Amino acid sequence: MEPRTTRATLQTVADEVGVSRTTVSNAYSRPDQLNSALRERILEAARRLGYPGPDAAARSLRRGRAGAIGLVFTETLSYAFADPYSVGFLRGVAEVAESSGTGLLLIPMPPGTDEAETAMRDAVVDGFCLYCMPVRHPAKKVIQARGLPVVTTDENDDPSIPHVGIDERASARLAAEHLTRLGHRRVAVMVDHVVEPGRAGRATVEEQRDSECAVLHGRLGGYREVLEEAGVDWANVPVVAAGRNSRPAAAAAAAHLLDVADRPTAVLATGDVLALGVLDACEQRGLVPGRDISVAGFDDVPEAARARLTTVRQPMGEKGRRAARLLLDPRDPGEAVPRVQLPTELVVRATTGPVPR
Amino acid sequence: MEPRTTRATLQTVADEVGVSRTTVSNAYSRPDQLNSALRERILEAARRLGYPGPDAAARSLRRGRAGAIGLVFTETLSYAFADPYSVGFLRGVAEVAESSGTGLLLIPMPPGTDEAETAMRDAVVDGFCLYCMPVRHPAKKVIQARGLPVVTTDENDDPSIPHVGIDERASARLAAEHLTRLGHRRVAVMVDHVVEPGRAGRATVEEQRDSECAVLHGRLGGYREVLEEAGVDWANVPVVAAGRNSRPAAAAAAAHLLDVADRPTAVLATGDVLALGVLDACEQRGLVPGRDISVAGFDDVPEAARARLTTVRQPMGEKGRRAARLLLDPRDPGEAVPRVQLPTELVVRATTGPVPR
DNA sequence: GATCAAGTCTGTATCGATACAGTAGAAAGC
DNA sequence: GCTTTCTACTGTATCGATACAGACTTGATC
Repeated sequence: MEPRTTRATLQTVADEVGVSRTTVSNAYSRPDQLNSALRERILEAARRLGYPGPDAAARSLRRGRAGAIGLVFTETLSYAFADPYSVGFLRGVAEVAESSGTGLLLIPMPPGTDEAETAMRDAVVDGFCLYCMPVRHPAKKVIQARGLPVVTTDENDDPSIPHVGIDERASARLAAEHLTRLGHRRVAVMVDHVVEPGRAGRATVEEQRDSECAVLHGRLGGYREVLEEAGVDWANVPVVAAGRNSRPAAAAAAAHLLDVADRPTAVLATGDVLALGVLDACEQRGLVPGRDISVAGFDDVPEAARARLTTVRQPMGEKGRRAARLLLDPRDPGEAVPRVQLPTELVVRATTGPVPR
Repeated sequence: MEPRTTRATLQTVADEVGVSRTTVSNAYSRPDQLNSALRERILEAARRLGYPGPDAAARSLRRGRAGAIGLVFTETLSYAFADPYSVGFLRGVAEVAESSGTGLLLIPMPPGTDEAETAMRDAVVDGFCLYCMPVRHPAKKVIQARGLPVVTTDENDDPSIPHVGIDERASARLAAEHLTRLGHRRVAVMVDHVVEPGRAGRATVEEQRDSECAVLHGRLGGYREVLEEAGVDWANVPVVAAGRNSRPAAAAAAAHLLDVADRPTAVLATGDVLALGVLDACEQRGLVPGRDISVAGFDDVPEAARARLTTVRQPMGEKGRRAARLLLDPRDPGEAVPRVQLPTELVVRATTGPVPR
C-alpha cells in the first residue's frame, strides 16, 4: 500500500467515492441497504486506500456492545490453563460463546487493588463471568458497578448475582461417605491452599475457618459432617495444603501424610489434580492405592479415568455452557435471579478399597 | 443505587462536584494530576451517582489501544481447549500477556467468509496471534489490512509476517530416523486430517499434496525423505487420517492400520493426541507397544510422559511466550521481520523398539 | 516587585464510527 | 394526474472519553 500520513477512515473512503460517510458504513455493516454495484465500488476504493474496515473500538462505542464476554480469574491466567478442571469449564464457555459469534476475553488479575480495578474497568465486554472469585474480592465492586450482566461460578453468596454451581457440601459428602462405609476412620484431607496461596503444610481448624473460599468451606464441611457422624474428632483430621493446585506440589505435600507414624488409611483430596499428586507420591513409596491406602478426588477430570481414581464427578463443561448462556441470553427484568445447581455423582474406581489390616 | 433515566458519565460526575470533565477523568486515570482531597470528593460523588468509571470502549477509542491481544484459531474455540498442545501454547501466551497487564481475546472463527471477516474487524485488540491458520485463509487479508502487529505460529509462508515455529521437516525426520534405525520399513502414518476436516480414512498422495496445512506438509515431507532414504516407496506408505485431532478418533482410525493383513511394524503420528489414540487401539487388541509394534508421536504433551510415548518434543509454552513477546514488544520499523525457530528433540521412551521377528 | 516554577485545574478539539430522521427520485396504485 | 410506496442515499447528532495547550494560584527567588 502507499504510505499515508494519516489513517484512512470512513470519511476518506466516502470522499474518494463521492458518497456520504453513512453509505460507506452501510457498505460494511448493512449490505442490503445499498445497491450492490455501489457497494463494490466502495469496497474497491477502500482496498485501494488501505482502509481496514470500520474501527473496532469506535464501532463498539457507538453500538454499545463489545461482542465479547469477560472471564475473570483470581489465580493467574496461566494457571487457568494448567488445571484440567478449568480447561473443561473454559471449553464449555467457549462452545456457547462461539456459537453466538461472541469472543472470550480472558482478563488478567493484577496483584494491586487499583490495578485490578482498572483492569476490570478497561475490559471491553458485554458481561462478566466470575470464575472462582472470592466473595469479598475488591475488584468485584467495580465489576458490579459497571452494570453489565454477571454470573458467578462456584463461589457465591450474593443472591443478586446469577450463579452456576454444585452442592459442594453434599457432593463432598459422597466421597467421605464412600470411605467411612469402607471402614476408614483414620482419614486425611489434601487441599489446594487454605489462607495464603503458596503456603504448604498442615492447616489448623482456625485457618480452615478463616479461608475466604466458599468452595473449600463447602467441601471441608461435607467431609467433616460425615467423619463426625462416624465418630471421628475433626480436630484430629490432618488437613494438608499443597500450596498450589498442581500434581507435583500435591505429591510433595503428601509427605506430611505418608511419611508419619500413624499414616492415614485414606486421603480425601478436594480436587483431582491433588489426588493424582497423592497417587504419584504413593507410587514413589511403593504403596498400592486401593489396597494399602485409599485416595478419592473431586471433579473427575479426564486423567482421573486413566488413573482409575475414585472421585466425585461434576459436569465441568456443562457448568461453562450454562454460565455462558446466562450471560448471553437476555432475561426479563422481573424474573428471579437464576441459580443453577448441577448434579454430581460418586464415581468409584480402583483407588479406594477397604481398610488394610 | 437510585434508578436513573440515563447512565452517568464523566460529565454527570463533573457537574455534581463542580469541576471539569477532564478533572474527573484525571481522578481515575492520572491520580497524580490532582489534589488528593479533590480526588476523594470526585470518587465519592461517582459512587453516589453510580458512575461505573470511564467507559471501556470510549477509552479504548480515544487512547487508540485496547489492552488485549487477539488469538485467532481456525478450528473451533472449544477444540483449542481440547488439545493439550494448544493449551500449553495458550498458557505461554497467557503468562506473558498477564505480566504486562494485557488481556487475551479468544476470537471465534465463524464458518462463512463474510462472518469471519466481520469477526476479525470487530475484535478490539492491539495485535493478532494467528495460531495454525492456513496460509490462504480469507480472514487473513482483513487481519493484515487492520495494520496491527501480527505474529503467526506454525503455519506461515509470508515473509512479511513475524513468525514463531520449529523446523517441521527436520523435527519429523528425528522420529522417522529413530524408527528406520530400529529397522522398521513397514511404517504407517497417522494424521489429523488432510483435505477436509472430519473425513477419516486413508489419504492418497494427491490428497496429501493438496492439503493447505504447511505443518502437515513439513512433517509428512520429513517422514517421506527418511523413508525414501531407507528404500521405502512412499506410495506404499499408508497415511491414515483420524478426521479429528482426538484420542478416540485416532483409536477408531487405527483400525485401518492394525486390522489388516500386513500390519505395519511402526506408526508415526503427527501429534501426540493421535499417538495416544493409537496406543489405546493397541491396548484393545492386546498389542504391546515397543514390542509388538512401535508408535512415535509429536509434541511431547504432558500425557506423553505418563504413557511412556516416544515422541519429538517441541517447546509449546516457549512458543506461546515468544509469540506474545513479539506482539507486545515494540520493534523498530527498520528491523528485519523476526522469524524464531525453536529447537526440538527426540524423546525416546518405551513405545518404540526393534522390529518384531 | 518582577520572574519563575510547580502544582492544579479548565476548555476545546478530537478519536471513528452508527442511529435515526429525512429527502430525492422512481415505480406503483387508483 | 396525484398520491402512495419503495429504494437508495444523506446529514446531523451523538456514543464517552482523553490529549493537549493554556490559565490561574501560590510560593519562592533574586
